[in-house]
Order: sequence, then structure tokens, then C-alpha cells
Amino acid sequence: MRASQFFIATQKEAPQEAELASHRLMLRAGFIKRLGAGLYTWMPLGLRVLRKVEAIVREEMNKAGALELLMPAVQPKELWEETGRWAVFGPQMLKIQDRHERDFCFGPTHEEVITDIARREIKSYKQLPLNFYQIQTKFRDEIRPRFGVMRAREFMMKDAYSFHTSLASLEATYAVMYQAYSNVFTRLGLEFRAVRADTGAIGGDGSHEFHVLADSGEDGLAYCPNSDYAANVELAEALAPATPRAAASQEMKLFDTPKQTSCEDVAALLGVNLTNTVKSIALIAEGKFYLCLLRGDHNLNEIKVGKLAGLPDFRFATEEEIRANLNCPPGFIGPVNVGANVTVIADRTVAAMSDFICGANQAKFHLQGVNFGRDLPEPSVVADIRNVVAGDPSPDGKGELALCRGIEVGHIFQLRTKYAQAMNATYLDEQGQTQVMEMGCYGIGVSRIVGAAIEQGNDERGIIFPASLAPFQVAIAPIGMDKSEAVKEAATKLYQELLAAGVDVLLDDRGERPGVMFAEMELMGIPHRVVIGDRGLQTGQVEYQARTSTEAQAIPLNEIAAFVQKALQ
RNA sequence: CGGGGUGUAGCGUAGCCUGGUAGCGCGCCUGCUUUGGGAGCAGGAUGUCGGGAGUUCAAAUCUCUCCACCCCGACCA
Repeated sequence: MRASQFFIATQKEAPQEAELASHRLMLRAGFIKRLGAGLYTWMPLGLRVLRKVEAIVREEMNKAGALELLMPAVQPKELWEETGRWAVFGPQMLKIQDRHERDFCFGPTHEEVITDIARREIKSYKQLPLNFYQIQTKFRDEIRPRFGVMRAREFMMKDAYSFHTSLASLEATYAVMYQAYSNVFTRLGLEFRAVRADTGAIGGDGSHEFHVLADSGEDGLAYCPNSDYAANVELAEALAPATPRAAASQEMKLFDTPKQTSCEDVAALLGVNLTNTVKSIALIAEGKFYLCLLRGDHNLNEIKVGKLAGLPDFRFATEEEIRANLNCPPGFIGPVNVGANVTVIADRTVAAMSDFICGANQAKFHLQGVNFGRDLPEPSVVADIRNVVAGDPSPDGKGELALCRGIEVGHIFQLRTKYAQAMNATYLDEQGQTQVMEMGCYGIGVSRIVGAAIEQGNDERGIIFPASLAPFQVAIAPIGMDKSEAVKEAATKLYQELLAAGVDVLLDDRGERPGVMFAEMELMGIPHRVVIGDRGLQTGQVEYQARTSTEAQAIPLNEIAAFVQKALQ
């Protein structure tokens, strides 16, 4: 591509709307333009990057035996009512009507549509297994779109769906897709980790997420440095403490806390560690009042709570409900002396605590030296209801957990028969019996990968792309091209040679000053740069510089084409 | 949805408190000069000051209202 024929729209100043490095750089480099909240135009330069991601994803999907198709983005309500998700998916789904006032949605995902295809087209076990995929625009009406293409409302996704006669067959394809995903992210040059995950709104059984590691990631991940255990913090199990509860050594005692309404404040007042305190979180589920007990420094895990019996639809109690059930304002509530109307759920860690500090159920007072069995009954439920923290024992028993953050770029699920059952997707087995299909689904956030890759690769000069993702692999910067016949000839010749060799090369023939060319090439993350000027040509040399390097090296003109091609390998 | 903030030329912003008819930098256009790290000089174009209503002789500025966008939160009482 000749720069004079292309559209380059870089900016020196980043628009104020962007916070995250990747978002700022994508705007500055002119990859994307914002149309509205979570809505972006992919400009020619940015689209080249998006297409490179797509191409790698497509290749690996094809290699894994998946078949590409393309489903409609707009889907009729009736299909979603069959699975009950028209209501369940809620406000995240963009619902629209046609001229006959019939209801549709702009597809946030495609389980319903593909299952409809499967039930119509798949009749016999002989046709299975099958794995379909598409790369397509999705729309999810996010509560708060942010970080540019990272959490956009309209975005590009690769979604695959597999159909099987047995769990074993599903598991085999799941394993193949797991490997295909690993291949994709490896080829993209990203530092990533596969973690066990919750299945969320999609539903089903086994599930892994693929995360690009980045401090700015929205997901917390727990992993064991000594083993292959890794899980989303939403899911990672917090084991019960290894040591049993110590015997009570203090008397229970009321003490004044006139202004201290949080564990932090109370611990500070007493000059004790936060780990000696217990906080009480009030929940309501199915009309019942629950008190969840957590150690002061731990955080409630809502997903874990939602999996307890009777609590799938829990919500946090209002201040009025807290007063009504405990006769005490928020800030001083606790599990001691509560009525039969209150069900106490203790986290495993709390259940093993003794001589702890908690609210007294009396305004402006807390209790210390509290012990289960003596001062209050043993908790009615003991469960894992907290997020793991760094240093917790790894659930596989192979060391301690560490935490990091990630950007979710892929998610694979064993859906089992959830959708096939609801939509009656069946086939005839060898005995002529009707059977429900087993199903898997596999997503990759194609547009999010572009943001995630930039988040992982950037410096003060701009984007640092791996060669597999860069909009151009090589840039040629001729200095004084319109003045010097020698420069023009050398630059054009190199450009032609690289083009002929199939290299994605940009020739900056705009006649810009060197500083402009260098700054723009670095901003857009082009990994290799060749500078051709009269100064070097006098001794038959040109300059090569990698994006990751700060020094240029001199290369003889007659070797540069081969040199660049070697650097690309 | 709750809280906070911001809307002035393509981008970044000053002016607003204290009302008097809009300025700067980058970018853009023309010409000349320049050409190894986002050039210099000269000339030029571009604004319904987010929309609407009100107060006033007069509104970017004050009041009301609507809209858009950004940030934080939407569990830890």
C-alpha cells in the first residue's frame, strides 16, 4: 500500500473521552471513530487489524473442523420465548419491532437460532457431531459501555456451536476447541491464560474462559504458580481453613463504637487486625431474611451465594428491612441474639474463627470476644461465600493462590442439553429412538482482542503490535523522495520486491518530513521500519529499525529485502 | 438506575464567577522556504458556544428544562 493512496488519520492529542491506554491509542492512531456510546466505526487502518484477527480465528476454526455459516443478526421473539430467555436476558437485549409491530431482537448471541437450524436439519446420529461457527456483529446493550472497543455495545464476535450424540463426543470437541483457542491466542502473540469459569447467562456445565493478562482487565483471576490450576475469582473455591477453630479465650464484651460503622473503623479503634472482625451482610431471598458472615477483610461472592439453596434470586436487604428484622440500624448489625426469623450463613473462614469482633445489634455498639457455641448458636449454614484472596490455599492442594487481572477474550461452554431440550432438538439413534442432542458453544471477542492486544503492547511512542496483528508488517520511510531520484528508485524497488514476496508493506510516498513519518509509523505499531535516504545511499546502505528497538542498524541496500523477510519469520 | 462531571471550529482548550456580540494551540486551505524525529514565514477558511424556553436593551456567560457524552458506583451496612 502506498500511503498517498491510503487514509491515515492520526492525531497528536488524544480525545479526552479515553482513559485506557489501548482506547487512547486506537483513537490517536485513527483506528476507530466513535459514533455513540459503545458504537464505533472501524476506519481502514483499524479494520486491517480486525481482519487479521478474524483471519487467524477463521483459520484455526477451520483447522479444528468447524464449519463457517452466517446467521441473521435480527432474530424473532418467538425463538427466544421457547428457551425463556426473552425475559431472562433482560435489558441487555436490544428489542425492536418491525412495521407489523412484531417483536425482534438484535442478536446478543445465537444459541436459539443455531438450535433451530439443528432441529430442522439434523435428523440422524449419522450426521453428528457437527460444529458450526460464524464471525458476526453482536449487540449487547451494556449497562455502561467503556474502554472503546473493549466493552462496546456493538462488537465483532466469533461464535461456534457444536452438536453431539453423547457427552463423550461433546467433551472431545470441547478439548479440540480448547486447543484451537490456545492456538489462536498464541498465534496472535498474546500472553494469555485459560481459567475455569462460571457459566453465567449462557448456562450449561463445564466452562473455561481465555483471558489476555493485563492490569487494566475487568476480571480477577486466581491461579496457582505451582500447578495448572486457574479460575475466575467468581468461581475459585475458598477452602475451609486447615486448622480447626481455637478454643474461646476471651469473655464476650460490649464496647462503644459511636461512629464506627465498618469493620475497618472498628478494627482501627481497637488497634487490632481486620482479620479479627466479622462483617454481617443482610440479604433477602424468597421473603426470608439472611445474615451472611464474612471476615472483615473478605468480600462476598454473589455468584457463590446465588448457588445456595433458597438463594438463587437473592437481593440485598434495604435499611428498613434490616431495622425490621434486627431492630438495629445498619453499621452495627451482627449474628448475636438474633430471632428465629434470621438465618445465619457463615463463610467457612468465619466458622473457624474464635474471639471475634462483630456488630452488637445495638446502635453505636459492637461486641468483642464472641464465640460460636457459647455466645451464639453454631451457624445454620456454613458455605464458601467469599472471593479468594492471594495466599489462600490452592483448591488442588499444590500451593497458594496468586491473583492477577485479565481481559476475557474467549469463553467455551459445555451447554449439554439445556437448549436442545427447551427447543426439542432431537435426532434418531442407532435403535431408532428419539434422543436430545448434546451441545457446546464457543465464543471469541474478535474486536475486543484488538483492544486487549494494544493494552498488552504499547509504550510512550504508541502501539507495539506483534507482526501477526499489525496493520502493515513493514513500513518504508524514504527521506526526500521527491528530491532524490536515488531515494525514489531504491524505495520503489524495495516496495515492489516486498510486495512480490507477499509482505504487507506500506510505502510512505507522501513526501512528509521524517519526523512525521517516524511518529506515525510508531504510533500505529508497525513492527519493522526501513529508512532510505541519500545520506546512507552514498555508501550503499539503508537503515532498519524494529518497533521494539531504539537503535537503527545499517544494512546494505542489496541485502535489505532479504533481511526484512528474515525478520518477519 | 444512583452520584459526580463535561458539552465553545475536525481535535485539545480559554472565556462563564462579575452579561456587552468568541479567542488560542494543533489540524485544514493557498503561496514561498524547508526536509534525518510531529517544520518556518505570510495569507486564509471553518462556530446554530449541545437543543429548547425564560430573564434582560443585550446571554457562551444568569434561570428552567430536555439531550448527549465521560467518570465512579450499583455487595461489604
